[in-house]
Amino acid sequence: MAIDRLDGRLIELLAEEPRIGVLEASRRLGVARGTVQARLDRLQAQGVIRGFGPDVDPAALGYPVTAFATLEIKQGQGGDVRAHLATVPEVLELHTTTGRGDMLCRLVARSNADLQRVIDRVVGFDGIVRASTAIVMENAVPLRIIPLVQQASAQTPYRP
Amino acid sequence: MAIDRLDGRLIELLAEEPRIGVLEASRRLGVARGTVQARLDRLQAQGVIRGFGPDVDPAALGYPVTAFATLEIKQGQGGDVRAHLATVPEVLELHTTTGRGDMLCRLVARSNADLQRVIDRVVGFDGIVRASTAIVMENAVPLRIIPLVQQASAQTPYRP
DNA sequence: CATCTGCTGTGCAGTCTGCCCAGTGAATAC
DNA sequence: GTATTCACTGGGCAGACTGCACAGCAGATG
Repeated sequence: MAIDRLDGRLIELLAEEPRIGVLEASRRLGVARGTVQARLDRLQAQGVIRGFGPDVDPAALGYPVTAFATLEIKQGQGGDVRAHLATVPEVLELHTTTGRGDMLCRLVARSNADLQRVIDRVVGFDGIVRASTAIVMENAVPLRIIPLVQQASAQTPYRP
Repeated sequence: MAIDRLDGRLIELLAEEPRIGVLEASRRLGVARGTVQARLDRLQAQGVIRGFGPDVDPAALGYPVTAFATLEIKQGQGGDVRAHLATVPEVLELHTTTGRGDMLCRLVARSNADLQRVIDRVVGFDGIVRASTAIVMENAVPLRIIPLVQQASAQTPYRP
């Protein structure tokens, strides 16, 4: 669980230029190739790096509208609602949050009009009492992780 | 902007097994390597695939607590607030949403106690009038994109 | 009918990966 | 104090992959 400076720099490097391989990374970091390989294996084994899946932009797929919906759930219906929402492709993410039976989900749609259809489909389920939706106008800070990685790794220096 | 079945299957394949290369992908998809290479180039050029950055798990970094905060912003202070929040590593994401001066941000913290520190730092800024926070208890549906890719690509069959 | 675009199948040189090994230095254990 | 363990270094090797190029072919377009 301890992430040192070398791990941090490696993750930053991979985030900036995912195409570089282990060899090039070892050159940039100034360490042996085996070291980078071992670090990478460890980071993946520990679950720090989940994978290197393609980062797909919903807007480029034709879904430029993003919204967040807060759902109020009937007591004991959480599991059913969750299963229901999992079947809706436009639901990109779903969290259960503090508060009685509340959920928060991220939606995308083809247009504002299409968002109505998505919301109807989302809330058209018995366990959902009420929903309030906030449409995203601007993604001021896109999903990021590097600053956190830097903060987490800054504490542990690299001692070769 | 048109994503056909082959593009969709390629993205699915890369999402499942990011380590496979162009050659292996072409074998699995039953098309020529050059085709996969061309599709991949096009998807990236179009912005459908933003990149292949490492998918880092904040929990594994020592930040297991996630929360969403809704911020009410003073008129005309949006830019300043945005700049302020961008300096906080624990702010993973920030959106401006419909409603007068509202923003929604995703936070992580080392613990519930630490979340208080993060929130204090987030709201300790002049432009923010009020904040309400919802702590995530369970990530019922982790951020996903494949179902949307399937839906978007299902409409356009692959015609070789 | 001519053109254009996208896919196929092939080839080649350069590079990288995955794996192995011996040696070294530092921290830890006995 | 000495032995052990661990991580890193630097090197080597066979196999595989990438990036690039080319000609042929089929369907769509004007």
